[in-house]
Amino acid sequence: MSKQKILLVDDEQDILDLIGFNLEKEGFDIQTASNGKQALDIARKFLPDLVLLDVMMPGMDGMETCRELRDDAQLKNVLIAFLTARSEDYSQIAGFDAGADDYISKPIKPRVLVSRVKALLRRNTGTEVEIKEVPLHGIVIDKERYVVIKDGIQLNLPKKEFELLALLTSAPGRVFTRENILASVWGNDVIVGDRTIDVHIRKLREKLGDDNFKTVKGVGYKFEP
Amino acid sequence: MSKQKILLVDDEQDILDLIGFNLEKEGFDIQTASNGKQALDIARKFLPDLVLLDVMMPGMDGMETCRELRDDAQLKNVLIAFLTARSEDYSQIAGFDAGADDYISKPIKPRVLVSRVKALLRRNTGTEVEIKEVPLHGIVIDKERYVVIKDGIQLNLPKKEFELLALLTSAPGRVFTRENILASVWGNDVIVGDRTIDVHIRKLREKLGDDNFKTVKGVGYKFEP
DNA sequence: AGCCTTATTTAACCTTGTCTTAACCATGAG
DNA sequence: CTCATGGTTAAGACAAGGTTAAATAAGGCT
Repeated sequence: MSKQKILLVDDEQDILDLIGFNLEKEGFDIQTASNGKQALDIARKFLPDLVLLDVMMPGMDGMETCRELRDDAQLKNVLIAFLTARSEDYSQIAGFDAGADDYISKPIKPRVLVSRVKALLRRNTGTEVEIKEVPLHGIVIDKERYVVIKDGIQLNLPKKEFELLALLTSAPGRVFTRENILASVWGNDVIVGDRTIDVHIRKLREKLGDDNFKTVKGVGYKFEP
Repeated sequence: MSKQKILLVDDEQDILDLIGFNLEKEGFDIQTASNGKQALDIARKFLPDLVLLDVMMPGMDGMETCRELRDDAQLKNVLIAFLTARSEDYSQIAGFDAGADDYISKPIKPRVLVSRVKALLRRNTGTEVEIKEVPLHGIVIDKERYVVIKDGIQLNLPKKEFELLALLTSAPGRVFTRENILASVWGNDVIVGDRTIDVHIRKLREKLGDDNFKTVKGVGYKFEP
């Protein structure tokens, strides 16, 4: 992975230097801006992974800047963390929904900041691990959320259907025997009737398209786009 | 806050006993594992705040275990400290970045260990998001004040409700199993009846809006704006 | 201690969606 | 044609949660 990019926005040069120095030392790619306007300009070119944004700034303040960032299609999903002075009363922030991902309070302790930043970035890149996309088929299986997305539409499948689907798609094209399926979805010591699997397959066909599930007579089923 | 959870991993029972005893005395919630495999299993349920990991173990060694822990979405941000024999040559560890947060060398002196552990956890919880805004939802969770702000209105939730909420919102969208929830909010060795979690969920729904808490039958619950 | 309040858990019962079954139909290989 | 293998459907059983209210625990206060 190339270096992760962080945009630092604060009106005080000292803070920019301090934080910038510490984050650069940790191997991040840093750009700085000293006001909201400039931040937007730079962000649009730099496309940072994370924006650290001072709440209190002359001119366009942090919250306004945040809102504008969120309005930019390219920057919609950027991580944003606010820097807040502890003394600031946060009732205004509380009522305000700008979609910040974290708050870090001043005075800033470099070590703390660095670990918060790392945690944020780690959390973000890590999410994708559990999401499984079936090649070429607009079907996304997200085990973490227990949700299936087909052509952009979110489906909530019941547990058995979800697990059956997850199994079949885990190796598209490969045939799973009834035995395989029972052992894996139902568990080895559960006894169910002959037609149970068929019925579940039917539900999946109904919800995700007939053609994706092929029967191999006498053997089992496979998922095949 | 409920007791902080530490998972202790070492193949020598003596060490587990010694360290376990000392940390328990200090009020931590301890679980132990004697190999890497077992450590992963327990960690996934227990969701510890800190893992103390022996580097040298038969089978899966500490570094491998660490890497696997970091690969688990739920455990990405767990603190990990290695226990190393002084005599062990560090070069392999040094060159290897498995994302450990600290190294503690054997022979272990209980007093030293305890203070290192406390320092680590302090850094992290001090570090931990004190104010957390749930993206797009006007819900602010302030762990420091133990207060939740919804649409600018301050709510005082009782402890269990607060912690349950904090857990669910810590990863919006993610499904937490009942097991996860029990381990994390109640602690691993507390036994409560089947309906306890439901009742707490109900309270949260009552106070924060039905729609934010989704049930995934047979699996668990998730917070989803 | 005794009394009050608030949290938390339990228990009993209700509701709902999920899962399984059973009976019957369709198809294709031999 | 006939048997074997699946497909289809709807009904009912069942499991998982939801909902209450009441029991118990945990504190605060006098």
